[in-house]
Amino acid sequence: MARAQKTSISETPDISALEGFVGYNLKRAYLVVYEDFRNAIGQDGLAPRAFSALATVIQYPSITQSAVARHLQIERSGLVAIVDDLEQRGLVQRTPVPGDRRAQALLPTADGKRAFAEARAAVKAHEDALFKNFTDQERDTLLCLLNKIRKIED
Amino acid sequence: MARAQKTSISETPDISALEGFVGYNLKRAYLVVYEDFRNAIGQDGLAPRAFSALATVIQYPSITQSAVARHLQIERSGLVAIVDDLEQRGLVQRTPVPGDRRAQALLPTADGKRAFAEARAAVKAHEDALFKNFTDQERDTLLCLLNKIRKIED
DNA sequence: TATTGTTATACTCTATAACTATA
DNA sequence: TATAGTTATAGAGTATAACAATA
Repeated sequence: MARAQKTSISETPDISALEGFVGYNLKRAYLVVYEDFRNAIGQDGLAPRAFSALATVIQYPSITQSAVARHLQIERSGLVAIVDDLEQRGLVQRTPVPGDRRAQALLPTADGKRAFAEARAAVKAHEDALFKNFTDQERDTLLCLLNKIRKIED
Repeated sequence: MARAQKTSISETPDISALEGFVGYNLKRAYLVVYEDFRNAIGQDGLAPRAFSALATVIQYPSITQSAVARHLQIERSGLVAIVDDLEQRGLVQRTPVPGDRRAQALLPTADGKRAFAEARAAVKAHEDALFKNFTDQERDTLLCLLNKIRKIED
C-alpha cells in the first residue's frame, strides 16, 4: 500500500535520531537565546534567575521568598543566594511581614526598579534583534506553544 | 489615534514582565520536557548528553570525538566523560583511525545499538504521551520554529 | 504538624586553559 | 602552526536533607 498522506515531522523516523525530539530541539534553542541574554545583560549583569526573581518582586511587591520560589518553580533553598545577591546589589530589600514572623517580604528599591527597567529593555532589544527573521505571528505562535508545554504539568 | 489593530503577544508590554520573553518560556518548557525525559529513561539510564552522543555515533559510525562535539555543539573536553561513560557501559568503542593517530573513531557496539533503540522508543513514547494534547501540526510547527532559532547562530 | 528562611552538601553541567601527541 | 584527545579546575545551577523559629 503506497503512502498517500504527507508525513509530519514528528512521525518521520530517523532523519536524524535526535531531530524529531522536542526535548533536544528545546535545549538547543534555549542555548542560543541564553547566550543572547548574557550578551544583552553584560559581564556583571543579572543572572537569568536573578532577573526573573527581580521581575517577580516588582510585579508582586511584598511577595515572600517562598512565594517567589513557587512562582518561578525553583527551590526555596536556591532562592536564598539569589535574594542575597539582589540585596547586596541594593535592588531588593528583605522586610518583616506583620503577622508572620517567619516570612520575609521582598520589596524592590528605587534602584531595583530602575535597574530592572534597563535590563528588561536591553534583553527586549536583543531578543527583537535575534528574532528579526520571525514574523510577529511566528513569535506569538512560539510563545503560545511553549506556554502550552508549561501548562501540561500544572 | 485609536488602536484598531490587534496587538500581538510579543508586543504587549507587562502582562507579566517575564512572560513576553522567549528565553524564559523556553527554559520553563525545557524543564517540563527534561523531567519527562528522565522519567522515560529511568534512574540509571542515559543522561541527555549521553543519549545525544550515542545517537550521533549510531548515525555516523566511526565519527571522531571532535566531530561529535561539533555536531552537538558541546565542548571537546566535556565529551570525554560522556564517551568514558558510554564505553564503560559497553555501548560504544573507541578505535584508532587509520592515517591519523591523534583521533579516536567511535563505533557503537551491538549492545549500544540495542540500548539506544530501547531508550529512543521509551523517550518517544513519553514525549507522545506528554504531547497528547498537541495536534501533529502544532508539534511540527513547534519543531520548525525551534529549528529556526537554532539556525540563527549557524 | 506544617511552613519560612536558612545552611550544608553533593552532584550535574559547562567553560577555560593547559598539556601531549600528533598532523 | 593547528588539531585530537585529555586533564584539571572552577563556576554555575540545582536537588536534598536538615535545622531553628514560628504558625
